[in-house]
Amino acid sequence: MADGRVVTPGFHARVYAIVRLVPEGRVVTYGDVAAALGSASVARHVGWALAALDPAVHGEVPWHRVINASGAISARGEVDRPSEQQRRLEAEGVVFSPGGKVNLKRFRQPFGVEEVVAALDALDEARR
DNA sequence: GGTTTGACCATAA
DNA sequence: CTTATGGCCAAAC
Repeated sequence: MADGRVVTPGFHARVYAIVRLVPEGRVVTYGDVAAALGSASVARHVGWALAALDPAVHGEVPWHRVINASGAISARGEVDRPSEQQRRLEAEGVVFSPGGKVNLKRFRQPFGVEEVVAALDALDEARR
C-alpha cells in the first residue's frame, strides 16, 4: 500500500542501499560502490546519486563515508560540504592525513557480496 | 527523445 | 607531481 515511500529510480535507490551498509568509522570509494552495483564504471553516477540525495526523502544516508579513490573528499565546488564531511568522519574516528586525505588502506571497508545482494534484494522487495 | 552534464576512475604523457 | 583523454551510463533539460 502507499507507505509514503517515493518511487525512487533504480540506480539512486541502489546507491543509497549500498552506502547504508558502510559501518561507522569506515569509508568507501565511489568505485567501490560502483563495483558493488556490478559495474566499476558507474562511479560517476554514485557521486551524482549522492548529490541528488535528499534526507527528507531517502532518509539518513551516511554519504559522508563515501570519498574518492585518492582518499580525498570531493565536492561540487561547494565549501561547506567537504568541510562538514571531514568533521563527521573525524568524529567517527577516521583519521585524515596532513594533506586532508584518508588512509584508505586502513579505513576502507570492502563490501561483502552477500551483504550487497541482501540489501539489493530487500530494496527490490520494498519497491514491489 | 536527443543533448548536456556529472560529489569519478584508470591510463598515458 | 600535474594535465589530458577516454569511458561508462542514468537523470535533468
